Amino acid sequence: MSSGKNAVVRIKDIALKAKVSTGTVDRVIHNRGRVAEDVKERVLKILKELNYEPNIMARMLGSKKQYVFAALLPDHTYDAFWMAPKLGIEKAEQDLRQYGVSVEQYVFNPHDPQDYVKMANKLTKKNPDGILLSPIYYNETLPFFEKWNEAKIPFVLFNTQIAEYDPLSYIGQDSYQSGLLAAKLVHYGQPNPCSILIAHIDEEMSNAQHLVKKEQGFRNYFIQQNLAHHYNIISTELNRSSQSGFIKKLDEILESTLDLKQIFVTTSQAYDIAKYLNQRHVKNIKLIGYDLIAPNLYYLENGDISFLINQNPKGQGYWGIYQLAEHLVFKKEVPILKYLPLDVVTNENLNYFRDEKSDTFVEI
Amino acid sequence: MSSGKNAVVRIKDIALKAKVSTGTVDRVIHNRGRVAEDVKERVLKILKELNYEPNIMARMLGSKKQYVFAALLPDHTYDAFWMAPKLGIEKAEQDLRQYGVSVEQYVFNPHDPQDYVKMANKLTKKNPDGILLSPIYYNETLPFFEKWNEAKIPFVLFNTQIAEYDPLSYIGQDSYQSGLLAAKLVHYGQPNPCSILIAHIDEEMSNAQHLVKKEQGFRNYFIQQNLAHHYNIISTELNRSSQSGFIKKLDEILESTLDLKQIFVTTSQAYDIAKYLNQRHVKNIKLIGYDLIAPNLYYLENGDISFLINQNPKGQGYWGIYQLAEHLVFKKEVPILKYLPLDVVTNENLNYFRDEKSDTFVEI
DNA sequence: ATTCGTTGTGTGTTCGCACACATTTAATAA
DNA sequence: TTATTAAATGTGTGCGAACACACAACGAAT
Repeated sequence: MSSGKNAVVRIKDIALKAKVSTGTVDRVIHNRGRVAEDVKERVLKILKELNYEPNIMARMLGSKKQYVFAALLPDHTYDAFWMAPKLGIEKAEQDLRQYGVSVEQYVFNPHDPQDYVKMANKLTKKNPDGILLSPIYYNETLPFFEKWNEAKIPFVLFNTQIAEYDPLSYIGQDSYQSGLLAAKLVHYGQPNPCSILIAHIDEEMSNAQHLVKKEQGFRNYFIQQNLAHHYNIISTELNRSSQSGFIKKLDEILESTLDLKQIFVTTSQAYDIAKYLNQRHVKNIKLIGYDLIAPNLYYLENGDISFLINQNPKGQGYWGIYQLAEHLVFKKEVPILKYLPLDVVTNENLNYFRDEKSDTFVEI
Repeated sequence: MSSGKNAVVRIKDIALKAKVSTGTVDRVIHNRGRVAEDVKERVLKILKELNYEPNIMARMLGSKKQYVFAALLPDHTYDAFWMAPKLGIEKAEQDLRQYGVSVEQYVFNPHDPQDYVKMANKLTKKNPDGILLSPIYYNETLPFFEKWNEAKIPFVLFNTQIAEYDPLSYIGQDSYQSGLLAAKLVHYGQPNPCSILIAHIDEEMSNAQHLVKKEQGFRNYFIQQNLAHHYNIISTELNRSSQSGFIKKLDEILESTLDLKQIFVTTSQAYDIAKYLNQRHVKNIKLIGYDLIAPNLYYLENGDISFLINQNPKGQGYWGIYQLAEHLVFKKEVPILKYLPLDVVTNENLNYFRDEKSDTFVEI
């Protein structure tokens, strides 16, 4: 089935069959006009009939068009999480170099909306062929979406989703589903009634829709399973800007919740909870968190963190750029929504999700 | 950093600098001989100096070389597991069609070594450019390895590893590690002492090294964690050829092992255990198995199977073919060993591992 | 009737490489 | 020395698509 008639169809073949020249076929394909209506339709029909697909090699070779993409993402020196998307972007750039793609990175201080806007403006001035960004500031982002739409510059979102405007595509995880998954893991490890803490660290819930969804998913799992009455689920927002405040709040929770058995950290700072539990010599509370950053891995290997849910941040960067190329360079259709798999990572399968190892591999 | 001097070097440039014609440079590059020694060295030096990299597009375009790969794999009508590799192979073929790659599939009855040999012979006669196979019969395979080595046909193994001869690469999972992972999941869900059953179904252990390794990994987890004395781990080989025998054996085990809490099925037949437990109205035994085949998914969604470890069979097929292409078509170096990630799949993240969804996605 | 512009169509060149073929140079035999 | 051959090197064409350009046909404006 996949083989069969494998005769590759060329423009020439189309031209022959339609009794026109290759130039005319070319004009039809690229919609350049200057073709009589009846001829155009005839060619179009044959194009479909013969299932013509342009030869990428020839296309790339002929036109020395260069594509400049721009990537707008937080500076990884503020939050190690952002190192991975950066690496993914660079790997994609590497893979696509042959096709004339280059990527300019615009990094901003993730704690400073001003800086975000500044870099977005700088990027916009450069008028790139495509844009990849993690729109962590909702309000600040919308005007840019309008600009880019006007300028017909396709943009891809990753990690943070903004549904209002229509990006070329969104790459990231389904936060709600990820909350469900975390709940399943918690429940599996804790079949008997107990208290569970959901901890949001260093983020304002009002401005972080994905954390809200994670919590919803988490809570709904227990509701769906008719287990809500067995578990006492409490949630809290912690802030590490004051170390003492952070510890004090945790102390209070632990004192007032004697049957606390699990903590679900919705951000990538599970390691700080692990550190705290270690200091307090608490041994019977299990931890689930996000992201394979170094300090988390330390506690995962220790056994202090049971599971980390991997958001595949490198893949987000990689596929973001790749989607742009698929669209602009290869002229393929790209899916509007691309949810990356929710990887459950433990000490035992960690190796396959680390950078070094998983460098070339693909889930198809 | 990635840009800088981006002037792409062409054969022409090399020729100019070396004061020879492009033909001579071409001969040097392809080692076609007929070049004076001193000239050859001069060209070679400049090639390195200017860091020449051939333009893939132009290369592919120029030479209409066709690559025929052969894939030797079990017939999926005998075991649904093999459907996925087949799909992966076909997807890879699709993706590589532009580069002149086609794949011929040779499927054999997995219960019949004779048939295996027959198809391997047939394949060998065709003298393909590259071979992908799952060498499920050790002894029968070795002579072919020798033949292919002599004929200098690169071959890639998947799913089953044979280390003795050197394949171009192996694609699959680390069975030992996968046993460790299963044990971790079991232990997480069963922190208190109990009995655990390891069930090997429809395979002869003597001929299935990977099952042995899975069991080793599983047992070693508990030893490493100093928990061996807490758990009573028993293992059994079950055969479904006799339905009554299958059930009888399970009945016996359940009767004699009252504190049995977990069953780890090392093959893809967890669903048959699930069915059995359902029939017997056993509710307090948890199940972990392998592979996202339809009947397993049914019980996973039911909740009767807690986790499935995904071996990414589609990816195995896809990457197997892709590795061959990387080597032969793109002339890149390929890693000898490629362990695919051990995916922990539950009802909550299942969607991302199903065919439909994960069709285009990659872990890089 | 000539000039012009518009529309429709065909031709020719380019991209970088592979490979067939042509040509030059050097070495050897007659 | 000249003819013969092998070795060394140069030239030319094709791959498929993109795009610039050439050209023909026809009506409208001069």
